[in-house]
Amino acid sequence: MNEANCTQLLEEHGIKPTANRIVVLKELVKALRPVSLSELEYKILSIDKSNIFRALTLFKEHRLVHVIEGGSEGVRYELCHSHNHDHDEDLHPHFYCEKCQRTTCLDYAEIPEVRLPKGYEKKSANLMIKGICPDCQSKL
Amino acid sequence: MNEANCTQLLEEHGIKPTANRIVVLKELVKALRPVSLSELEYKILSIDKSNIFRALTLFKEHRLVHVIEGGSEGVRYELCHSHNHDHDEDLHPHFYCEKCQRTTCLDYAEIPEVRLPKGYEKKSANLMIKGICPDCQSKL
DNA sequence: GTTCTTGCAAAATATTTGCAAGACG
DNA sequence: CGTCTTGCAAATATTTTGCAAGAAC
Repeated sequence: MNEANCTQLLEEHGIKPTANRIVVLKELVKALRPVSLSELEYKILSIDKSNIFRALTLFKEHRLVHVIEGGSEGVRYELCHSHNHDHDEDLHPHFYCEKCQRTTCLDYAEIPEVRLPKGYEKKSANLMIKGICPDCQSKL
Repeated sequence: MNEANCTQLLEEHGIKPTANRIVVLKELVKALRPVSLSELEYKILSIDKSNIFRALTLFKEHRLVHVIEGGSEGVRYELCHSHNHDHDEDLHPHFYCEKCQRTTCLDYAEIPEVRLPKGYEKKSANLMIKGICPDCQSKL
């Protein structure tokens, strides 16, 4: 995704496209899997972590990214693919490899519905499957 | 669960039942939902947090507790109900209320299977559903 | 005595905020 | 000018380790 696309994407989500935000967004696009704040810090040396954090917080508020939890290293951020601003429609399971610690999107699948007792209102869901990925499996 | 039961439970899992560990285990039993380290710190004033942490780490290694992620406040610990020491059989979804921040066990349900691509080996899974719980719903 | 356990302190890690300077309009 | 954004520093929060003293065996 080029700069113009990033700018457009930010604007579509009601975010003013500043230089920093475009850089952060580009990294999110480039990473094809959820990335943590510290990974972004490491990748983006030109921007202070507080501003990466602030960009991510803003993106989250504007539903441009969603937060993936579990695995390790705290929360990870991943681009939303749907444009529904009310709740994420593109929630998919993730796989966390306990050996190489990579988080992979299982985006061919959906998070199955769980019947909730009366009165519970679901807003989002996080499904993290843990185990060993094929790469690490073959190295055993 | 009384002290004798706790002692027995620890021994069944190959953990030497020290006074501190029994106290920590009792709190885990008493809490009917996953608790975080800081909640335990707050409840157990008599034991230093480093030792609560060490007890939990030990419990985890011996498959007496499992770790629930997502929601907030980092990881939470919950008693394993199964006695299978190889992997948790009793993984169930949890519900995190975004308003009151409580984590509830949806233990009537199972985490549905997701078909994994060839080569992936599942060890465990974490399903956290987020939204508003009935209590908070009624207060809106 | 040797090993395990504990409490305290502090290191390591992660997340979040305050604030003044600068950019933008 | 007034508002938004940024970088730096630092406050918070969280998790984890080092170590010496004491308990357990």
